Amino acid sequence: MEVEAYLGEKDPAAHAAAGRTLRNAVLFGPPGHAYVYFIYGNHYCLNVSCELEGKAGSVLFRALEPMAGIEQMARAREVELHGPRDLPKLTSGPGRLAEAFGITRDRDNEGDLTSQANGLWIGQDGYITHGIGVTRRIGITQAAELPLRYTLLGNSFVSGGAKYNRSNFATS
DNA sequence: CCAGGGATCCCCT
DNA sequence: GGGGATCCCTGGC
Repeated sequence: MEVEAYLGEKDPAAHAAAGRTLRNAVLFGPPGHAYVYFIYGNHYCLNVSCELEGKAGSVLFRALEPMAGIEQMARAREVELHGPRDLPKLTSGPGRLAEAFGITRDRDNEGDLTSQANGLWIGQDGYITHGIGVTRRIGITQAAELPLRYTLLGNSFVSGGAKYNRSNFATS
């Protein structure tokens, strides 16, 4: 499991950095809603808005561990599973996990992730963490050095490769 | 194992 | 008109 925080209008790496636009309007709305954007002509990425109405902080889902629906995810990703070693190909990376879940902007942007009535939602599964690692953010050029990328220690479902995960960790 | 480049398109300037 | 919160494949060591 891996997420990154984006801090809103004062964060030069955030989509909200230039203020409210048509694309990023969800970020400025109430918390708990899906902000889905399309990137590099190929991929969708999922955020959840985190601040009260008017503030644009959010969290980007960068990786997670598939616990159910693995066959459906493999089909959506067009990945052949030959063993547990292949599971990270399903959901390790923001574009990958969005594809595995069938997340698109048309379907999921603005959706209320706090409601099970929504097709996509976030819930508690009782997982007990063994600590949280913190590193710089990945894949951006502005303010990448900020310690805003969080991973579950001991969980191999992360993106970024060894160089982002072997050092620079703090625990909490 | 790592670095580099191409694909591909929406949104904002 | 250009850049981008990515992925995948190739080639070199």
